[in-house]
Amino acid sequence: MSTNSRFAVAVHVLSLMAWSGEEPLKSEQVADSVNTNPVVIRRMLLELAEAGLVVSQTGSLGGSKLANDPSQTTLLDVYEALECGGVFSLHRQPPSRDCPVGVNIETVLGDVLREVDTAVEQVLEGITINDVVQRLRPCGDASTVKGSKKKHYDREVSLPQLRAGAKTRRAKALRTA
Amino acid sequence: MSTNSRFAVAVHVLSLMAWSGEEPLKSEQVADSVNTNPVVIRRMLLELAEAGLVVSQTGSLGGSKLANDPSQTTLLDVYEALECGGVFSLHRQPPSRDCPVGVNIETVLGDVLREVDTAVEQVLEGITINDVVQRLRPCGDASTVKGSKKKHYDREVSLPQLRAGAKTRRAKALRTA
DNA sequence: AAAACTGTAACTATAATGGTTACAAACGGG
DNA sequence: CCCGTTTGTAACCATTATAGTTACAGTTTT
Repeated sequence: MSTNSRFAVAVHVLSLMAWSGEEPLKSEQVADSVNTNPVVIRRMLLELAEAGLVVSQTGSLGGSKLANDPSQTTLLDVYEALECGGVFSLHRQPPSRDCPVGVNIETVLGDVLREVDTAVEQVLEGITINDVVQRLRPCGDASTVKGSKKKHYDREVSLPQLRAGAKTRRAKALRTA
Repeated sequence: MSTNSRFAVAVHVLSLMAWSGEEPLKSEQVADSVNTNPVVIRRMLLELAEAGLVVSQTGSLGGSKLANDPSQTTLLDVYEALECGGVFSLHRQPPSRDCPVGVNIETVLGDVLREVDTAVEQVLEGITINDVVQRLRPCGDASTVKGSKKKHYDREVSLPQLRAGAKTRRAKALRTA
């Protein structure tokens, strides 16, 4: 089906930011971790910012970080931010109106697709970014990371007025902004 | 995401055959109902035949019909026949091995994606082709169909040795073949 | 002013899907 | 046995989603 890795990348990006805490990450740092191009990351960050999940900052000390507490952001929020529009789609071209099946199949299928989407959303709603990060830890802690050369992810940086995304649909416990 | 209407079309096709009963349908008839090209239908029928859901017949009285009782074929069977390979995908390019998040995110995401897929499959497994056809009926019965001009869908046709698909993964109650 | 970022446009590349034409092979009926 | 019909299948082209790349204007810190 949808060879859709956008969801996976988005969760990766947000998990990375949760890991790094208040430290704003540059698109190039994120791109290095995801193994892609910084512009691809910036495009995705734009979507996540519109949904109110991250805040970004231009300028020489700029970067992006989570807008909310990672324990308050669910994978459903991420899914909705990407506007995937459901697991399956109906016919592109409407079926024949002259066929007893064709004339009603879209209605019936619509019900089925909604059932599927609801099931997916219920699973995603039960998992937070914090959950993902927790499941990450057992394999290597922030303080004992190979290759990270003592980058102080939790270093204090007072980055003035990070701008939150416009929409902020679900105003969930904004702790930072 | 995947603007994937293949699943919708496949369910449409199988519902049409369930509606028509033992009458084999030509790819052109099916294409008319779906509002697409006969070759597109034949390509999909090939996939459905490989999964053992339909049987086809070449030659002048040829066509395709259901291989099994429609009350025994679930939408999960259809989903698997199309080999969609899951709702979401992992990263195309593997993430950085030098990043504490990147090195483990695929494992964690794999678990999440499996949870999602399982939820989808449980919904699909609970719905049969017969259920879809039943939900279709309230809006017009086979005997009172406009434009069908008394086509006897349930007419007796002794079509010799329709060939079933090769794989037939789930050998569910073959009533016809 | 200079350097370092993001935001964003403009291309190109790749892959999945769908539409179309064409034709060989299979099959039933005269 | 030949003829017409239909599937099986290959070979194209079109469209769309995703992704990768380059380039540059705007913003912010030093």
